[in-house]
Amino acid sequence: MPELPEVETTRRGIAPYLKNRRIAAITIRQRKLRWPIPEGIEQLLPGQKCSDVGRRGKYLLLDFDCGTLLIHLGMSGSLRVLEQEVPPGKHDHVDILLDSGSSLRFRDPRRFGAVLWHQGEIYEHPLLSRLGPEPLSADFTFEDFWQRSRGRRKPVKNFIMDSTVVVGIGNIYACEALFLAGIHPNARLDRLKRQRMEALHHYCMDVLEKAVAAGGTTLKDFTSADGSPGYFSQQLHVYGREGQICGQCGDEIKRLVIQGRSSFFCPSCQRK
DNA sequence: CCCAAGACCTGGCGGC
DNA sequence: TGCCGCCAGGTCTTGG
Repeated sequence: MPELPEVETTRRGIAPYLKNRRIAAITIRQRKLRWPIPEGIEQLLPGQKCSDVGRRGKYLLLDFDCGTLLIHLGMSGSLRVLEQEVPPGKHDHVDILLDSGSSLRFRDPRRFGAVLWHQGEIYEHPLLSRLGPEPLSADFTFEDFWQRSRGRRKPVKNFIMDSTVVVGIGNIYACEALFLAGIHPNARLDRLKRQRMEALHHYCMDVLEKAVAAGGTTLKDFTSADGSPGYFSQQLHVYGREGQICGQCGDEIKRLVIQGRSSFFCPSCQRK
């Protein structure tokens, strides 16, 4: 489900309910996620106050004085704030009850997500320490983006989805950024000239900014923390549109599998 | 170092 | 209805 805009939408949705609230209780119904939920957090966390809700790439970071709760939504995860009791469904693996009476519910049918606990400097966590720059920050410079692309032969699409290059871009926004930049997803990285890479760098930021502003993309089941959908799906040019007509040129949108992932593109607007 | 493939899971859909 | 294969928003791990 979630790429950076969906995770950021979730962060903004849950933060007001969590910030400066203490945890009253934690219920864990299924520990087996991408990695097991650490033993003991249901004893450790109650009584602790959440000082902030941050994000690094697609990871949500719930700050406490004694450590950080790190949450990844994987492919199918979501977080909802419940202001009254709602019976848990089959895939509602964790509930975090707050002293306000609201609770935060983690649902994840495919269980590729993660809920982890880290004490100490969170950015030293092995999952975060090697991440590339945040695309919507000044750290995401073209020079760095360009330098890192040199000497690599893989398809350009893999490069922008590589979290050591830039964080937060998944399959949807990779397809969209490439469309906007006029670059074929299978173009070899080392054959792209500087000017075209500049366009790509620009549209990576542009598409994510606009998607965050729209509250993310709802395809099947993504909803914000209050249950409302994201509206960016209305602005998708190619993702999920195989066989439809390109709004820019009238040609037919195609699908191609690159590294096991569906890649949607317009063969006329996007060149190698 | 780079890269491709495999791994982890469940559910929905179309076809027969 | 049932079964089968394919598809899905991620990314770590392994092996060449």
